[in-house]
Amino acid sequence: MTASPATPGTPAPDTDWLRLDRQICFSLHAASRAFNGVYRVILKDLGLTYPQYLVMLVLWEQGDLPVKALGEQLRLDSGTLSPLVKRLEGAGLVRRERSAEDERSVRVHLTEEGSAMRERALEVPRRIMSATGFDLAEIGELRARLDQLTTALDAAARTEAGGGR
Amino acid sequence: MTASPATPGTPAPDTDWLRLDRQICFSLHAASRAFNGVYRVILKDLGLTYPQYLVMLVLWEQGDLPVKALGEQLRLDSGTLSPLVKRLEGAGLVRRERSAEDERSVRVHLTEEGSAMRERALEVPRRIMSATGFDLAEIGELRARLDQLTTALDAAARTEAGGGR
DNA sequence: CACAATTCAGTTGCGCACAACTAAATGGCT
DNA sequence: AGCCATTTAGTTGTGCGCAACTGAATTGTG
Repeated sequence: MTASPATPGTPAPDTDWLRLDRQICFSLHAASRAFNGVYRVILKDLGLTYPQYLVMLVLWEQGDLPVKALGEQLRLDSGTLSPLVKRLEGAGLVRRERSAEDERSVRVHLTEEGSAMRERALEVPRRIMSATGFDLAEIGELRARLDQLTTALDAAARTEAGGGR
Repeated sequence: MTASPATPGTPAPDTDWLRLDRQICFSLHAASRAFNGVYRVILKDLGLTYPQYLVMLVLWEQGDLPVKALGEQLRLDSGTLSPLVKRLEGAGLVRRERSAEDERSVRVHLTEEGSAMRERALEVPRRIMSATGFDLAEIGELRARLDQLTTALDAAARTEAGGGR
């Protein structure tokens, strides 16, 4: 074996660090994909993917928005959003309209069909919730942790990238 | 506005459920991508992507493995692993060899270069750890939560999919 | 006013994830 | 032995995520 725990006397901390890293990053990776999988199954009835559902949630909640605002809320750039919104438009759920005041901006509007889908989506959260096996408090706690993590990681990515080397 | 908290008297539970769903699924989604982003920055020196790093971690830890075993540990199927391992082979980090006993199986071996990279990877976990701002206990706690979630979600996805079959 | 910098959406290219499929090898069964 | 179901990798097609880029509109500055 290439990576057995080194010599018996020493605890081989290096190997342990790598093992720990494998565990934590794999856990988050796996959880994210598991979540995605459950949404995939539940959203199949609606014909939506998970990221498409996220966009629809924002639109249902806040009404028409420019692509820019969607991107800020979901932390997605135009490279991801542009084709995604186009697919939603192809499905007849949204309309895109160049803003009159600012010709650079494109507002995404819900169509009749898109608004109507909200009714059918109302059962999704409950099904997800029950799939997690967590109660409201546990979910809230986990969410707070994850947001805390995201904030720290975003900041770290910037300093690492900039010159924190 | 389309989705303000409804009338003061009634708490509009439907809207709240959708908002809650947006919050939790977005949090996990964002955390996963933030993690990915930090790894991307840190792994750039090694020329690895995050999933490629996961494969290398498993190989460093356990030595040569068939693609099947890699897939089980990382919960990835051949559709993802085959091209990924091919890219690792293209980078000179691994070799693929058909097993003699079972011609269906392909074992993934570390090359000299692939084994040597482990030394350079040793600093990665510490940099990640400091990027999270969490201590060991917090990370362990979060990991346990995420694993619990993954287990529940995987089970739910199966029952939801088959309708209980 | 003219011109440079910025903003916004979109496109291209690459890699990952997953479903659905193919092809070859293996093992079980009669 | 012959046949069939299963196992194992690999391929194809679709969608997401992100970096890098383009192009057009707007804003800032001299």
